Amino acid sequence: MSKKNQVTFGDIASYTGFSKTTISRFFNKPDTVTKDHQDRINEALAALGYKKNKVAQILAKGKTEFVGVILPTLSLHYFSEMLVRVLNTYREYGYKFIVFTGSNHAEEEERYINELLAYQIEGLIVMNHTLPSEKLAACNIPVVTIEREDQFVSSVNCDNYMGGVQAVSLLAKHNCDILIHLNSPAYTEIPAYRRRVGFIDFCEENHLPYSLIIKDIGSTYETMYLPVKEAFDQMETDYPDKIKGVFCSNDTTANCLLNCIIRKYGTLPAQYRLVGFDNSPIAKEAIYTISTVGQQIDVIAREAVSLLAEKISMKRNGDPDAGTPVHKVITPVLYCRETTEGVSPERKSP
Amino acid sequence: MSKKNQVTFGDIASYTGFSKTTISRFFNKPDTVTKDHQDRINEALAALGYKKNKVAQILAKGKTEFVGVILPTLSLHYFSEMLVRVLNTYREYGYKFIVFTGSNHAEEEERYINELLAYQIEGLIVMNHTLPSEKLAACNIPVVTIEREDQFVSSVNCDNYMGGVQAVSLLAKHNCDILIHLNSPAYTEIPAYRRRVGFIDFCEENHLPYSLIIKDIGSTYETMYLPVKEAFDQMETDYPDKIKGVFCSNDTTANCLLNCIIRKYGTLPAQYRLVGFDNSPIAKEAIYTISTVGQQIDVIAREAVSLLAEKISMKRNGDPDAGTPVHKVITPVLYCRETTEGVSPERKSP
DNA sequence: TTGTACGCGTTATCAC
DNA sequence: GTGATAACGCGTACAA
Repeated sequence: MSKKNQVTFGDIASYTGFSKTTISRFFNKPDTVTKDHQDRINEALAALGYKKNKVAQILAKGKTEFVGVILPTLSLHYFSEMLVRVLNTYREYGYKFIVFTGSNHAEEEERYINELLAYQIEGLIVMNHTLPSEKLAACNIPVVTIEREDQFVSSVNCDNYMGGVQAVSLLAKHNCDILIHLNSPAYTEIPAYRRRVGFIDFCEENHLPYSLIIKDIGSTYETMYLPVKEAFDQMETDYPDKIKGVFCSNDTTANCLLNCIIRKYGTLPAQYRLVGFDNSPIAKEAIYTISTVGQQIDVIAREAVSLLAEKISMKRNGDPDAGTPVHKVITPVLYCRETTEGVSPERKSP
Repeated sequence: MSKKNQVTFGDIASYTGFSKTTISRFFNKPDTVTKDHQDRINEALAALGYKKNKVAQILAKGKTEFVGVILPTLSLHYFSEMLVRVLNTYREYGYKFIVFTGSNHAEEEERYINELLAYQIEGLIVMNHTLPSEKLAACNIPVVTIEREDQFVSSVNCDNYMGGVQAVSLLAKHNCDILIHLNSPAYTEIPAYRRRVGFIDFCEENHLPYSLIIKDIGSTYETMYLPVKEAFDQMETDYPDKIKGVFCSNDTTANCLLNCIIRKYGTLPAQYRLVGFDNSPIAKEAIYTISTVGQQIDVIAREAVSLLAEKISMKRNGDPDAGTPVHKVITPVLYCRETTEGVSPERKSP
């Protein structure tokens, strides 16, 4: 046994009388070792209590099966759900994921990435939008981004445009007098911006009256309550007696607006129909269940890892296309719930 | 440059004319290298584009700075929040975390652990209760569990008993006629069971009328809606015209009950006061903000990593107490919100 | 089928 | 200060 009280191939070799090579082959190409000898080695393993050392294996083979994951936060359900789905591809691909969260400065994110690269990660999944994709591409390993600017790297994104269309067409189907989109001002290059474009295009093409309420809402319920309340008051003033179909930028916002309505009316009046985005838990747990557009998080995660695995394999085989960005788009799914029923769904279960 | 197009100490050595040893010392004990030579090496680093290889360092030093984390799920806010907090200790302790989620069978969890051990992890944080702590202790590396059975390993837990007392005393302060605890049947050995004991003890000691509603509620909003609705109907029948103070086992349950109430009354009537547990986002996003007992997740996570770091250091120094379990308990914090105000907080902002 | 010899990139132990 | 040399534990020609 070596100094660090680790059992090594050497120990098994001297115990069994074989060479280290044979022990190595026993693990990697068992067929090339006699059944008899396999038994003897197996016995030695148990006797010595061998535990394999992947680190040494990595160094020798140059394959770590490490993949880095960088996320902005896990407090939003969307990201934590995405992370679980990514982690759970372990069974299929065997990648071990080293996760970093919460970098807000480009400088810090670069430190993370360098740290990850030092661990010889074979690929990187990025959900932050702190670093431009050009910098990411410069890492010289396969990178897949999810729902962010992706010009120079591969990516998987939700079809946000289609999501916007799905949301507003659900509202339109329920005979709204006015269609309203409530959102924060956003950079046009982030994928979520396309939701708004889908909303507008649909309204224009179908000659439906619509209105945009663009306010700085923030991303947490607390920060958004007042601005959403203001937006609500504005709707009440601007469109009294009209049936208002509101497409909110996400479910948290939709829930916030719903709460404003209930606090005023005690129920969901027929002049309001709401659609959110994300199919987050709050959409089901709200006082009235919220119709929403759900990104297929499981599909997105699987596609991201699958795409990454492909790129990793291409790179290992020296494929010249390994560096060529591939962009996948996943269509979202519409969930019709109580907030678009157009009747006060009193005393019903969700 | 080596085959795998990695720049190594050897490359820097031949570029600068020094030996590999000097390059190594340049990184680890810079003082022992002349300023002049440091500059020359720095220049070489830039010229060659050197990137450090932690895997080789691990093999040579025997220190990975890897820590394994095993969680049941990330879909519940409690776990995802705990994971972020753990991950974010990176800045302080430098541990890289390899995360596994979703093992339900002891067999699968053992496979995960063996995989982690093969990566030479220095410690393990476990939040699953799939494996008994006796098995975990047998891993022969420092283990810290959070909020689970912990007889044979170190742990950090919430003071659940105190949490139960805090919750019910808040209700008691608001002159309830009957105190009700709503919960699922639970194993007595899981830490959360103590919440119930705290509730009962407080009621008994203060001679307050109380009642337990123990139903199989499940852990998701969907599964719990019907049983909670039944519990609500039961309260309406059993205690009409009485002021009911309900301590729910968690915020999701409290929100579910709150929704049942609002759907019936359109507001929160004065005969109901609710307290949840966990201070999860839903407690702030519900139609009326829910009073709750918050586990100090940030503190728990920090203490867990700190405890683990201590045990790791003790083990490395051959301290005989390295294997002795240490149990830390973190007191929860009470959040008083609208559901215990006892008046219908109509049109107020949260 | 098995063994020898060397490489993976870094660190530790000595000498000088 | 610096440099040879031998670890660390495993993989892999190549030879036997």
